[in-house]
Amino acid sequence: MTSTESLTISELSACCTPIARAPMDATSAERLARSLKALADPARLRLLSIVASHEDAEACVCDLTEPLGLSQPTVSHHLKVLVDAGYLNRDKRGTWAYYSLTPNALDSVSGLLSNL
Amino acid sequence: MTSTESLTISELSACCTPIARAPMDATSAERLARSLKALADPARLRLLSIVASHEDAEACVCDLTEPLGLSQPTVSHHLKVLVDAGYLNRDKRGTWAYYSLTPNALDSVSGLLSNL
DNA sequence: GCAGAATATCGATGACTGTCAATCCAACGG
DNA sequence: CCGTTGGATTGACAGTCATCGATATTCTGC
Repeated sequence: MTSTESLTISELSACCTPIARAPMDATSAERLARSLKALADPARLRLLSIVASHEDAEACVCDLTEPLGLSQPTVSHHLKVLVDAGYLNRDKRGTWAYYSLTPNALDSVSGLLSNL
Repeated sequence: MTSTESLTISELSACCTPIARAPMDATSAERLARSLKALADPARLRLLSIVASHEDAEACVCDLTEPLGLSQPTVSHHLKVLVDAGYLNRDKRGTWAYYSLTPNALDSVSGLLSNL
């Protein structure tokens, strides 16, 4: 029956406690890790915070470059990462690009963390 | 009074919306980013999940190496990162090392995310 | 159309990170 | 004591990332 390794498991519980519920599978872990990696940078956290602290949760790049003390290409790069990860929306109106928070994006990832 | 740049701010609101509340400062962003970086890895997320899914939220290394498909030194490295970040506690009893979840550690970081 | 301004993209570079093989350090059993 | 076993540490290597200067793109006002 090609069962070459069926019975060796019963003796492995020497040092370990039993499992209560199923742990996270590999692909879910990969997805969540990608979402978290997009957040795990001080510049990007401050970008999100600055956008969130605007009255209508919207801000343009010119408003974001100076308070971070980073160059404009770097800020643009971080904004792209946040948009690709689904945390920000980009809306180009005329010459300026306005970034706004995606509703519930942060809440959903923090919810995933709470019940790991 | 060395105020060489005091009044040029009033004309900057050409493209930008006003600020409602103060954004996150640089040091808080740095701290939160470090906490998130410790989580932003699929192997580490699965480690936390496996520990959490044990009945008493405790597991030893021998129980963690195999389901991840990673070498023992790599698992040990990830566990150290999680301990240093405050998510896990290490308790060496005899030959084995038992890892347990730090209470409220995940909840506190997810709370910080929710009200950015 | 053209000059200028606001952003995005590209290329390069230095720093950091995940992984493993090899080794080391305890603790236990005989 | 000594071999064995669980686990941590070290060193090396490949891949990723944050950052910037330079350049490209796109829109506006004239």
